[in-house]
Formats: sequence, C-alpha cells, structure tokens
Amino acid sequence: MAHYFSPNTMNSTFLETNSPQIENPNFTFPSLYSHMTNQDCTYNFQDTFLDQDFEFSSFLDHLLVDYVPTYNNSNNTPLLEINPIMHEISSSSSTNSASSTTSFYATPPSINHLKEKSKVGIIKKEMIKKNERHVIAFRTKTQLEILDDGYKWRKYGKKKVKSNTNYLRNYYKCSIRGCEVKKRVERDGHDSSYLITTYEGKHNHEINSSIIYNHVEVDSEFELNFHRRGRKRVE
DNA sequence: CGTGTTTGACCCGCGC
DNA sequence: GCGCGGGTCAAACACG
Repeated sequence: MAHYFSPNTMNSTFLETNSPQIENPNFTFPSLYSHMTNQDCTYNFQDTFLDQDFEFSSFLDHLLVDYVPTYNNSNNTPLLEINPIMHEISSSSSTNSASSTTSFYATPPSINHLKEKSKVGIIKKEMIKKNERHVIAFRTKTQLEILDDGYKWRKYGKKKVKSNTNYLRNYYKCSIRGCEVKKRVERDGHDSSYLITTYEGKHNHEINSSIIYNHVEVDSEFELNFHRRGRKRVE
C-alpha cells in the first residue's frame, strides 16, 4: 500500500479516498465502523455492498493514509511523518453468497504511547484529544453532496464557519437511539472537488445496511430512534 | 399526520 | 470577565 504526501491536507488528519460511487451506484462508502466491543479501539473501515463488481485492489490504491504536521522543537519546521494515530493499517476481505465485505483496520497506538511522544514534541496534544474522542476525517474526491456510508443520519444543524467561508458545514447525528456518533460534512474550501467528512465517536450497534442486507431482525436494543419531532405550529 | 430539514437563538469553551 | 467562534437546540417549516 502506497503512502502519499498530500500538501492540501497538512492541517488535518484525513483518510483520503476517491469515491467510486459515480461508477458504481451500489457502493456503500466506507465509514468509521468502530464497534463498542472492540476494546482495543481498533477502527474498522467497512464497506458492505451487494454488487460484486467493485475491485478491492483498485480501491486500496486510492485509500491514502495522510501525513500530519509534526514540528521540530528547535526551529519549528514541519517534519514529515506518517500519521502515528493511524500507523497500523491492515485489511481483510470476506465474501458470502449475500454480500461482500471489506474491512480496513487501523489500530492506533496506546494513549500512553502518544503521551510519551507528545512530551518530546512529536505529537500535538490536540491529536491526543481527538484520538481519545475517536475523531477521524475522510477527504473524498467527489461531486456528490451526500455519501452513503451505510448508517442512517439525522441532520441537526448547518453553519457557516470562519475557517471555510465558501461552504456551509453540516451537522449530523446517528439516527439509532442511544448512539451518540456525530459527523460533520463540508466541502473543502481550498479545493471544491473534495468533500470532507469528519466522524466523532464509536457506534454502539451494527451498521444499518448490514442489518438490512443480512435480514437480521432489528430488536428493541437497536430500535430506530424516534427523535424529537417538530411541534405543532403555535398560532 | 409522520418524519426529516431549516434556521435563529442559545450555549459553552477557549484565548486574550 | 468578556467576546468570539463553533456546536447544539428546538419551533417552525416542508413534504409525502
């Protein structure tokens, strides 16, 4: 798996992908799929799709593990180093009669390991915070405004932010009751051909599309959230 | 009527 | 302590 340096993303932690959705409308965009039973905080990037046409190998070529800006203490010059939070990438693929599932596992180092590194200025404290909160971002080359990542989301806000005056930032929550995962979606202000999707949190349930495709009964634990509704108009 | 989105108000953490 | 910027709330709105 090749690693690339991507100057446009120097300020953030991104997994960078080219969306194959335009060619393959059945493709489910890989998303942060981090099950609560994964005590080791392994991230599992999973795509699930019924269509078998998609070639996993070609996708791997487009999945870039980005670099993060790290700084030399003495002269503040950036050092180039592979994102230490995502430093172990492996993949696996399984196929059954109903669907094909490909998973990416990115195992972050322990918090203590990160803190040790932060003492010598290799990792910024902000990154440790994000790692503890399970924050990760995708930067995706696509003209689509909504990427199907297999989960059901409820939009709860949008905002013009100062850091990106060209496009609005959209806020979503996972629609499953009791699941607190959020995501933010905005178009890259520096290069509008890219969409930036930031996930925060770990889902405490299976991916929605898996539930549907595998015909697993959705019991009360995974019951669809019925969130607050708008009230009736007050005259 | 049920469900999802819009949008201005509100909240809150952080830097000064 | 205060103001700014970004995140969230929730009534109103939209639409099938």
